[in-house]
Amino acid sequence: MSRYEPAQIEAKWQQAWDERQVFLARHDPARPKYYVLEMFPYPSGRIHMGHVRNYTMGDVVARYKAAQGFSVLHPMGWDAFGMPAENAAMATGIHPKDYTYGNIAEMKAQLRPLGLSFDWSREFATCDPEYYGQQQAMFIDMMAKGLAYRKAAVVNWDPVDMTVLANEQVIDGRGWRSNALVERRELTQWFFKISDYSGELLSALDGLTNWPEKVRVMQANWIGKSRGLQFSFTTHNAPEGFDRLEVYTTRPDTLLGASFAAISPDHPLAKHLERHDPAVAAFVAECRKGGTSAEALETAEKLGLDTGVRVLHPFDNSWDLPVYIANFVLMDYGTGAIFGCPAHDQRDFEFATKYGLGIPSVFVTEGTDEAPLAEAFVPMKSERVRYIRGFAGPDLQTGEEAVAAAIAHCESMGVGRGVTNYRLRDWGISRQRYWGCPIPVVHCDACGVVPEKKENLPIELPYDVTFDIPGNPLDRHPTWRNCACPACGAPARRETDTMDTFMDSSWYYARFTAPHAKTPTDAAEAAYWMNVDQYIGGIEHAILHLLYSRFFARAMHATGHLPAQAIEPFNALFTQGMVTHEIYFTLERQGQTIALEDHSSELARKVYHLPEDVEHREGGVFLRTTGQPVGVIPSAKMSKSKKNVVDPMNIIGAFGADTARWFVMSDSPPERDVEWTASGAEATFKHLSRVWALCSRIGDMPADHIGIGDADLTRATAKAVDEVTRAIESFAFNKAIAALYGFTNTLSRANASTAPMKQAIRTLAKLMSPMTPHIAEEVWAYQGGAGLCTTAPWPVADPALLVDDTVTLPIQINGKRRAEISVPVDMPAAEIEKLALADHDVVKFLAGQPVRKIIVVPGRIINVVV
RNA sequence: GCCCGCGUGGUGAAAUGGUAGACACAUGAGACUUAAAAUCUCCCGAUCGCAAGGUCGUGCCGGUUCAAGUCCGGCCGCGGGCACCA
Repeated sequence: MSRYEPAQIEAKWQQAWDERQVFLARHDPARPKYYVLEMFPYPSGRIHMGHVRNYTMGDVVARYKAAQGFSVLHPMGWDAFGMPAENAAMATGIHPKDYTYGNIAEMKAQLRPLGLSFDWSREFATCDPEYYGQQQAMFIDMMAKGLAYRKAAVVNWDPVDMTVLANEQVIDGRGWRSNALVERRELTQWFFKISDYSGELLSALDGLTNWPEKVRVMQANWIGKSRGLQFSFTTHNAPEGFDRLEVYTTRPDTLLGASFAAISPDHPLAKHLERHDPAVAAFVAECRKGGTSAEALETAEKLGLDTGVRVLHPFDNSWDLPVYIANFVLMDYGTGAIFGCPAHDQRDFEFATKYGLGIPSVFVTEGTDEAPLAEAFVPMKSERVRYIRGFAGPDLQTGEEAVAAAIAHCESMGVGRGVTNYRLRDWGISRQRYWGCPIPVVHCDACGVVPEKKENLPIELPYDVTFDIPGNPLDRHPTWRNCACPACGAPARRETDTMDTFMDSSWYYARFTAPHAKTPTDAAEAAYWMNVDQYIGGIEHAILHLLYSRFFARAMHATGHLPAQAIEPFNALFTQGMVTHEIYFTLERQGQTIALEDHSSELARKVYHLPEDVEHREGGVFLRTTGQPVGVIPSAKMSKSKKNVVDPMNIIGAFGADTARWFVMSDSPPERDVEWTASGAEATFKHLSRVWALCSRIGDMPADHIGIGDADLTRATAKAVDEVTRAIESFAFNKAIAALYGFTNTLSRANASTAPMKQAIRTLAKLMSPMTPHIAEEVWAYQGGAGLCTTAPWPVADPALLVDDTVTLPIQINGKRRAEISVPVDMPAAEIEKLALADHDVVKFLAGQPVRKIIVVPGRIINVVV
């Protein structure tokens, strides 16, 4: 062993692992299984530091669990459908398929040198017909169960690209790519009935105790359960067939503050009026302009139109309210109609103010006649109390109590019933896109919408398509649409919409258990491998991907593709932080460089610089070329435009994979962001070099070494095993690494004999191996370890060695540390007490004061109270 | 607006209610060297002191406790999620 040369040893050991197929997942009923999965990547073509961190975390867990004796499944694949491939086709003319598979090959070539313990034999891409064909089969099964259905819905329509956009793809009311003003358009689309599972998806969150609380809260908010009253108004002056108006409210306790009723522009009554009244038609059209995105809604002014219809207050037939069409009422929540209570609702207040409607209050602050806006649940006095006596008296403390009482009261009066509503809407999956999984249905003039026969699957995407004009290439393909009706055999047309790519990632974890099965899953394999024991990925998937997957696992169970055990597919979830980097910039104004202090001057513009173009020296950061000072933005997300991206391939080239892996796991807790620094990377490399040097110098200790001897070395080793094991178990990789630093320092100072030293270094190698598997193998082999370090069992610490013979106890006087004593670990408390009070420093501090109390916590601390 | 989470040295961070700052980065000092690099050693919260040592210190104010970074209440600041959801 000479110098630490990662390039050589890393390639060597990767080859050794491959040849022995040590990462092949084996279905072995005799052993417990462990399924660790990192969220699979979109094949952009380049890996980034986020991938390195994500996959290293999974790799640490996988290697650790394998060493613990588990049969480990650690697969990798590609989330390969999606818009970037089509955008690339439009921009460069490369076919999405060639683009995607080319990127996969490139990314795989970049992942390989990291030495990750993936079972590549299970690899697949979601754009493989073998994969999406099974997805089509499940779609057909879901149709049969009523879990997939068609309905008309209002969507964001990009008139330039001629496709539906997701809300996230609408920015300031414009398409994110085309920049065209997005329209609200009603289209018939495919939906999954995720709303059937709202209650269960919510309540089952309680069982996900190994998920981050944050994610569970976000999902709970997204599902959005509310309890309220649904009742119908009797209408007056309404068109035929509309003699009742059904509304939903979560605040039935404020019914007496009613001032108006309002319906959505998409409400059946609005649609009816639209056909007969040009003013209504114009107003409704106005409302439909502008997208359904959050931004569009936020800036939208409250608009309303009086329909002339009136409704009677349910508590008082002599009291009637106007009915408005209002742009802020959503058709797909509740009943699409509300009662307006301006005194107790901000929106209703704005609306009532704008249209000059009354603002009657239910609650009046004691001692005044004023009713503060939205100040509910205060003791009330009002002549209208007669209506609500019995359900909102002063004894009600909380809003929930008042609502529950109000519902009960209304029900007893025969006014409506208590209803639980969810915010979660059905999942619209139709996309007018080429690069996605074709929806396997056929439109027949005679039979209507008919599912494709399963023996005809996969319905493959045609290769001969063009991207020179906007819209869906499948729509204008000359022949692909043409087919025979699966029901009657007559000429028919294929559906040209493809599925939302979130569907591809909603079941891939299940497919990994039997990636080449002729059905979506294999019952025996799924029974053995499911669930995923540890899932690792970014917080950005906290809602959509994870919620869709939870729904889809249930749908797969309902259609016989997953066992009941797997309806919550991820036993434990870990959301890792980002890898960040400083941003370096100078300032320019009108092309001229200006001083950093002038940042407030008008038209000052930041010019960003690459990390390699700046140098850190005393006094700050400076540009290498001109020496001028550079501004620094600390710890920012890596982004090409800010020029603060670090390419993992450059790091691996300069320092090796082990350095990259060790660095991204060290310092910061895994759930937090970690800042990449050049000095940190170098320091990591130096540390690994020290381990290397330590290893090669055994038996060659300097004579004057004053470090620990054999017995202490054994204890130190046991403690390192204990610390590292517990840290990895609790996902505290930064602490595992801190313990390994400490152990390495101890070893480098040890003055032990050769055999125990070699044993200790082999243990060090094994403890390091989940993080830095290559150098671990090399050290292991050099120190005479049997077989591969990777397949060696995880060491177990002898509990007896974890306890020292003597222990140093701090002595506090009135809570302040004043002295310490060293005592045998098993000394009785009474004796410790005696020793402590006799201690020279204690005597000095007490200065004769009487001791009122003394607390001895064995092995911990002594506190003397005077 | 509603719902979460977080505030500890120059920096990243440790700390079952029990010695705050482990481990590391940066800075500084020193050794080796003709020199530099590499390597090694030491210091490294603030403050008073020659020193021994003292005092203060985990965003702020209060509380519980023999003992609080940790638990409770109230503020302040930062970050994240959701949002015409009736």
